[in-house]
Parts: sequence; C-alpha cells; structure tokens
Amino acid sequence: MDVRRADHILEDLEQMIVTGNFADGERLDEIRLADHFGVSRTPIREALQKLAASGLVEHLPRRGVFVREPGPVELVEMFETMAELEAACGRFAALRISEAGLAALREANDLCKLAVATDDADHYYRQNERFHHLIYAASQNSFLEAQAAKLQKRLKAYRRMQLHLRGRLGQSMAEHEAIVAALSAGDGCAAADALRTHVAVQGEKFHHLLSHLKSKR
Amino acid sequence: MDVRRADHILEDLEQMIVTGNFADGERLDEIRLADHFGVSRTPIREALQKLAASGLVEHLPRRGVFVREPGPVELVEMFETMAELEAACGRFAALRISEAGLAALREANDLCKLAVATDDADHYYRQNERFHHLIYAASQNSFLEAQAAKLQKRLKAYRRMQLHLRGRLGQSMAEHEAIVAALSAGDGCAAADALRTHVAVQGEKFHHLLSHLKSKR
DNA sequence: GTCAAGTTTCTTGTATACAAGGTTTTCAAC
DNA sequence: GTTGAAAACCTTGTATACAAGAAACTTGAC
Repeated sequence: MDVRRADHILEDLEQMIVTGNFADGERLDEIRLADHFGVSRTPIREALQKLAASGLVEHLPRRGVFVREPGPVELVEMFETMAELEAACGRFAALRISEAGLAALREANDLCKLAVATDDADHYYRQNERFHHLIYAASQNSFLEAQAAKLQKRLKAYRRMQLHLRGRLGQSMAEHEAIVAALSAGDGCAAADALRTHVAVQGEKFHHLLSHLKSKR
Repeated sequence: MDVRRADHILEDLEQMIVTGNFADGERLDEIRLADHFGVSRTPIREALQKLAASGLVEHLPRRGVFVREPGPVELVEMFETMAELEAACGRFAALRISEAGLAALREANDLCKLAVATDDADHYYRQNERFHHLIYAASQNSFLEAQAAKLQKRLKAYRRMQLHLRGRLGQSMAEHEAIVAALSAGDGCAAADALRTHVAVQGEKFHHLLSHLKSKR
C-alpha cells in the first residue's frame, strides 16, 4: 500500500498524459498535483523525474516540467526505429524460437484473425499487442525485448489511432501470416523484412492520417 | 553553478560507478554520498533515481539502490542490440547521407587509420567513437541516433576492454572500409550488414575475453 | 551452542520549512 | 500609450524533521 502508492502516482500521471488530460506544452504544477494526489511535493517530484527520464515530459531547470507531445517528425522517427527494433527481434527469433513459442504465436495470430472476422477492433488491438510481444520474447534477448516493449508502449496511443483505418486490418493480417511463415521457416532475413514492413506501414499510415488531419484544419 | 552542481553529481556518480569505485552489488548510501558531495540527501536521491532510470543501478523499495554490473549474458545481449541499432543507422544512412556527411566520415576514418598506423590506441578509441556517431547522425533520425548513442555510452567501458586485443585494430579498420564503401554506394543492405558484423564481432571478442578471464580464475 | 522472538538501530520515504531563481505586475518616465 | 525598471509573488530546488519499514543485535529458551 505504501510502495504501491508511489507507483500508482507514476502510472496515473502517465495515463493522464497519454489520454490527453493535459494540453501540449502545459506545465505540470507540482503543488496542484500534490494536492490532487493528497501527498506532498516530494513523491510528485520523483514521479515527474521518472516521466522525464522516459521522455514523456520535458524538465527545464528552475522552470518546471512540461508535457511534450512528440511532433510529426519525431513520431515518424519513432515508428522507423520501432520497425527496426521489431525487425531485429524477428531476425533473432527466426533462429531461436522454440516449437512452443511458435505454437503460442500461431495461437495469438488465430485470435487476431478471429477478432478481424468479428470486426472487434478492441480485441484485435489486444491480441495484436500480444502477438508482437511474443516475437520480442522469442528473440531470446531480454535487453532487446525490453527496449522494444518500451518503445511499443510509448507508441501505443498513436498506433491505436490508425487501427481503425479502412482496410488496414485485412492487410495487417496478411502481413502477420508472412511473419509467422518466415519464423516457422527459420528465415531471419525474411522475418526481419516482414516485420520491418509491417511496422513501417503503420508509421506511414499514421503519417497520412496526420497530413489528412492537418489539411482539414 | 547551481544547476550545474546537480548535473555534476549525476555525472560524477556515473563516472564513479563505471570506473569501478563501487563493488558490484554495493549499496549506495544516501547519507554517505550526501556527505561526500556536501549536499543534503534530496539531490542525491534525485541523481540516484536518474541512474536507476538509465539502468546503471537498481532501486529496491525500502532497501536502497545497488550498483548493478551487467552479467555476461546481459552484456552479450546489449552488444547484440547495439549491433542491430547500428545496422539500422547504417541502413538509413546509406539512403540519406549527404556528400558532406560522407566527407566527414572519410575524414574520421582516415584519422582512425592514422591512429592505427601510429599504434595510438587512445586516439583510435576517440576517432572510432566519432566515426560511429557520424553514422548515427547520418541516419537522419534523431530518435534512433539518440538511442544508439545512449547504448554506445553504456557499453563504452566494455568496448574499451577488448580494443587492446592483438590484431583487432587491423581487422576493425578493414570493416570500416567496407562500411564506408557501402554508404558511398548507397547500398542500405550492405551497410547494415557491415555495421552489424563490425559491432557483433566486438561483442564476440568481448565474450571470449570474459571466458578467458573466468577460466584464469 | 543454536535458534527465535523482541527490541534497538539504521535507512529509506514523506512532509515541511526555507532559499533562490523566474515571472508577473505595478508604477513611473517618456 | 508604450516602455522599462523595480518590487511583489510564485515556483522550483534544497535542507531538515519526522514516520515507517528493514536489518542487526540482544536476550532468553531449548
């Protein structure tokens, strides 16, 4: 209850930022937050520092911490990097994945297909996440896995935006099939390429979405 | 002088940990450190949290923070990840590098060669670092660049260990040539492969070094 | 002598008080 | 009315006091 409170503050703040409770560039007032959570400034400051370390907010000395929504350029960069990280996971996974791992992957993919068939975007979203996390883990490289999971979490909000684009789900499933096939065949290069494309396409779709929104304004 | 002190504490602690001022698993006593730096526990705690965020130390609630030297397995994982990050940088750089960037890269490489010729390991070390950072930057992806630079810094101490191995410098230079050639030709795949190998070899050499040290004991 | 429970001591986590720098407002001069 | 400086206010950064949990030590029983 004690440790969990500090953790709870961090998680809660993360959630508040990601879900857009704060305007972009808004200062996170320590006193107001301390008030809100019913604690003193000290644990708030600790949470804010962790957020700054994870890149969700920016800390300017003697000025405060500000929410820092990444701009379009940075988002594209992050998606590009995510694509490369996933490609790396796929390359290792193709060489190292176990039969049990493959079975789990196929199962997750089947659940994805089911979600697409029933047009359950929310369910697809969760199973797709599981599918990708299984690949990270199958790389048998905990460090790489952690890096990939971290960036994936960071991009979660933006990934979700473009999931609802027409036709994307079907295309995504076809890509999943190619990924599973490459991993089954133990073809590192094919797995890396399939995953890179799969993720990069998401980045591009997102980019289009951004341009579209901007042109509407 | 004010802001710089807090930063100075962090840098200093980093240095102390990396250079082995603390034993592996040792607890970093807040009071002792506060004493040592002539400040209160508060800024020390902030620095320790940042260190924990960067993975250099581990924070156990209500127990303290402990220096966490990565074990052999984790180090190999980190080198593997580094190789993939550099490969990704190379892939993008091959498509995006400018003439000026290529010129800078060739210059850095020439300085590396010079250092090898004069057997100046220290100079080679610095120029080699510059060479790699130029490639990160040439990826034209600031986010990826930052990721690569961060991990490179983390591995600096271990990379340095294996630089003095016999014959490594010559081999390393040959690999540099291949990298520059691939980037000049705009061949993303070749650049990625060359960089991946170049870094992965370092990881393997390091692994051998570790086994060697262990068997000596 | 060993083990266990209770107590003491020590360390971390949190709250609060104070210091120092930044921002805004006010007021005067042009 | 606008500009500039000074002062008041506000926020962050640091120090210190206190609370709470963990480790170590003592003491007693077997």
